[in-house]
Amino acid sequence: MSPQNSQLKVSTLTLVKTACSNCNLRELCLPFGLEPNEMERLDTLVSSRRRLKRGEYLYRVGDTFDAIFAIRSGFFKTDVLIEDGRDQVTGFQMGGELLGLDGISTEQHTCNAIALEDSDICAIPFSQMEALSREIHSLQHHFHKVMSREIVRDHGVMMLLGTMRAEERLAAFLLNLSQRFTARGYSHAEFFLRMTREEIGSYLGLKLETVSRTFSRFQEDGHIAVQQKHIRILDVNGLKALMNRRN
Amino acid sequence: MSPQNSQLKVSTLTLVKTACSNCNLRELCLPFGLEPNEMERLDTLVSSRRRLKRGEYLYRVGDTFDAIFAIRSGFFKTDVLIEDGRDQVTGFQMGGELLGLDGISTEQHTCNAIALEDSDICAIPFSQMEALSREIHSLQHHFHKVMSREIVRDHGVMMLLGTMRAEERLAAFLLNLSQRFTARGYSHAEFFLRMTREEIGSYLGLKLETVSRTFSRFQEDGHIAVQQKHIRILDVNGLKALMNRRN
DNA sequence: CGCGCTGTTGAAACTTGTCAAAGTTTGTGG
DNA sequence: CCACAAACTTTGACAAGTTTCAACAGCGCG
Repeated sequence: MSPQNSQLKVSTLTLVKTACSNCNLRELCLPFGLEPNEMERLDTLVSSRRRLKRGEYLYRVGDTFDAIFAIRSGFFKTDVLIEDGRDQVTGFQMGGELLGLDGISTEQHTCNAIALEDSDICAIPFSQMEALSREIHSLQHHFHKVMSREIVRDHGVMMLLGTMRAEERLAAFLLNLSQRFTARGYSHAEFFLRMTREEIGSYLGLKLETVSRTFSRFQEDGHIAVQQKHIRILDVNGLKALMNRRN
Repeated sequence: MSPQNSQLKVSTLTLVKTACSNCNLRELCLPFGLEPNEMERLDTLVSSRRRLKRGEYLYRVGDTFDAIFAIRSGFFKTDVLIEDGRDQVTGFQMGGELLGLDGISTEQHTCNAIALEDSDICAIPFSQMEALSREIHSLQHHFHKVMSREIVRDHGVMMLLGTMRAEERLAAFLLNLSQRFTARGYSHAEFFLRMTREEIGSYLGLKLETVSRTFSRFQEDGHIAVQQKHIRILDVNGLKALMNRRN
């Protein structure tokens, strides 16, 4: 049923013929200007699709790495743990983004990836991807860019965690989400959070109470309207201003 | 004198015949088990060497990216800035480590890399590296591992910034340095810091005064002996214990 | 329909930051 | 090679921001 890869056991694995060439997220996850025959080869590479329910793990710390995953639809978080029980959410990922790059280094995953809503992913066997990227230069280069972008993103999070106060962190977080929803054709001003206050807090290096209080303050100040997980951004510029407020 | 690469102008560029095959750091920066002829091709790839004085920039935010850099000797920091003047040190790099991976994404560097002591680096033209890695599988895979390792390292920093208190951060920092010095054949218990308290603080998300105070506390508690930049670790286990102290 | 998970809010405690002053080291120019 | 200035470090007292603890409200799932 499920071969070498342990996490596949826990979930329904559906082998469906998927085609990158048809995927409406291809601008987000593929290089531009592929030749038709290159696209065809890529389609055969991305051969397996999988559906996860909310709360399911895509992979866990320690799982053998053999594929990277492209999110077709849905929403994920990744987190790392230390022995004493503390954990840190390292990112939230949505459609068109890749998961699993952390595993290349040691051939074991170093973080957990958990679906925050029912999600569809494409598994891309890594050694095949390396092989194909030796032949399709634009694929190779694109992949390098994707990894590099992840490094740059991480630097942004370090900046956030290292230098910003609670208000700034949360404002940055909302603006980032808004911008990513926009890029996917959703409203930039209105969306549902897929994660809890605790998960937001973990990502931002804050306690859940601080997140909650800061949301309330933003609401009082007319920057946003919050109703549980439903967020409406009323004053983008106000949020942006909060971020650059020196000190 | 200095071709396309703008930053080369500011520094003495010495084109020396360098050979990865002779480099005593090759276990740190190259894949294992290269064939002699592969090693030879790699040697021609890494054709330019450069020497930087303390305080010099290897590259700056906005510089065009066209090469990654391997540190032959010396010590660097990388940092990112935001408009209002705040900055965040994103890492300290030493011999055998790579710099510049952040630039692949947009073909512009997104952080500054600054020598903290006189240093020697090898420049590796990136497009040539991509070309060669299409032919030498182990080089390709090694490069992917290096990028992935950087992502994993960044997650560690996020954990540090997001969940640890001052003592834990500094303990983690010292232990990390110690371990990296050890890997390079230096003493694990005694070393000189190449960076100021302010730079340590920026990396750890603390103010310089907090760093200084925490060093003093570690000294009072007999964990280390500090004299300005000279550090002696007296009680490794004590430091390790500090890190896992719940709460 | 109720129990549990999630979110909100308050008050007090704690950690870290800020401001200030003085000591120490390093580097430069005479 | 010395002297002086600049940069870096240490330490104290106080302020600010965030966490902790606690109580309660609301929503959603079984």
